[in-house]
Amino acid sequence: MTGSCFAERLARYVPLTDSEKRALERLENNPRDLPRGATITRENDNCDEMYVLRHGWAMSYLILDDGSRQILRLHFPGDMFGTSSAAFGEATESLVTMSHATLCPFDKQALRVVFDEHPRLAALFFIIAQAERVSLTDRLASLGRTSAKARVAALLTDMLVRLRFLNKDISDTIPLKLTQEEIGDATGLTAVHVNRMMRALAEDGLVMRNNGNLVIRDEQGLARIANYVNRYAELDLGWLPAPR
Amino acid sequence: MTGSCFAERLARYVPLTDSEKRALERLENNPRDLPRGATITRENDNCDEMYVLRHGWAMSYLILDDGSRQILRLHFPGDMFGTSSAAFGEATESLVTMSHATLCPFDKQALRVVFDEHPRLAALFFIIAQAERVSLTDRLASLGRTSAKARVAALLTDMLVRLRFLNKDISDTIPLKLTQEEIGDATGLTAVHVNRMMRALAEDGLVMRNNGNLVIRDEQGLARIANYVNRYAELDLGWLPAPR
DNA sequence: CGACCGTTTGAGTGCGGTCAAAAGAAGTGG
DNA sequence: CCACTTCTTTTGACCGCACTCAAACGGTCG
Repeated sequence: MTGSCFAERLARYVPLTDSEKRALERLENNPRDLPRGATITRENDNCDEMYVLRHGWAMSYLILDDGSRQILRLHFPGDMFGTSSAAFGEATESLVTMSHATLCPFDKQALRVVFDEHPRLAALFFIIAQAERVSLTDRLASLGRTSAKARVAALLTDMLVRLRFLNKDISDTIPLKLTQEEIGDATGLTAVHVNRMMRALAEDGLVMRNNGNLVIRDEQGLARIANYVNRYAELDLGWLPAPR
Repeated sequence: MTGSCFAERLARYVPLTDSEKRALERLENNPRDLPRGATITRENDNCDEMYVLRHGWAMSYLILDDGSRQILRLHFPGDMFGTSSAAFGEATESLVTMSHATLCPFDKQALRVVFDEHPRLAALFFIIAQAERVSLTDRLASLGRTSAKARVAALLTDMLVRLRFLNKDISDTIPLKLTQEEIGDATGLTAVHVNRMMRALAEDGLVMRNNGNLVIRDEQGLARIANYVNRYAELDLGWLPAPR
């Protein structure tokens, strides 16, 4: 037990040294409990913090001038988020919990220590940033070039793949904590149309609803119509610096 | 003269030490000249390289199963691109030149040296990655939640802002090296509809075509209808480690 | 029990796509 | 330099996917 959710995540890629573990634990020595729907940061607020999510779900989003919302990413346990604070003094996105959640804020000074003293962790942070960038480019293609049905399918597939990565016990059933309105805001659709697409996916035998849970009945099929590429499979860590 | 296009870019944020300059120059000691339209990398090809663009324009894109294309980002001189190689062994996107171009490939081993010996540069790389991530989230909101006209306006505004950042002489006129088909592939529209939107923007007095160049006649107005947020203005570098 | 929120369904509309054709621009080779 | 091909832009007519508006239904919480 490392006591650090984030260290556990990273340890799945490379065995960490004690010194590295201690450095990561320092990012999580200030956990905070929040109820569902709590605002963590609002866009444009001054913000020097980033977060590691220990329990629960969160999401980041943008509100446009006309009041519409674009959900940027869902955050699950072990995720580091709010990382744009590393580059900007003001939050570039709003962060909110989607369930009761425990999160660990840490400030940029803590990040400085990691970069200064732990080059291998720094490289891992960079790798994670690149993986998230790729995830965003995949979603860009999804919104820009695929149908409503495909976009919903892509969101659901991505949730399944990511949640299963965190919990190997998950096979085909995931909690669907999102309202259809939120699915719409993530996929660039209206809630009404999301409802129709969910029904269509169910009629195609791809998914099934089961009191609050979503059952993916045909993962291959869902991934296929979603144009989904599973990139979580493996990262290339061959170039990492020696640990300290 | 540092001899490194990328070092010049970074030096605009922080004065670099000689040692840092030398490390960056090593990333560019293998320049390659390519004609317009040359493929640099194809999606799914094995790839251990990243690139610094010294002259010319390039772009990255994805091709979907149905053959449609999503352009992910335009790359201008001084940009580092193809960075997803840092995380993956296979290219996650295709890269192609949009003009005669000089680019400098470097491999992951070179990146390892930077992370190992130059924590401040590593932190800068991380900051740049975050800034690009934010740029992608802005585009996600653009594709997901704004009209065709707004998307085209956002692309044009972003090009103006980025090109002016590279060349202070640019005020309102930029070369438009993109075909309308390419603008469509970047914004998730068809070439035909891009044509209509360009005409609409011209009729609104926002832009003007001038033998291959685009004149932005009302930058404020264009940015407003685009829902454009200029985030290039300033990065927060307060937390950077000490240089080496 | 009512108030509220989310889901579901229907009817009608419109934005952006599709198809088609012509005109213009830019290479390419003789 | 011209003839030819190919690419790009432009315009028109029509279509359909996803949006809008509206109403009913169901679950949940005070």
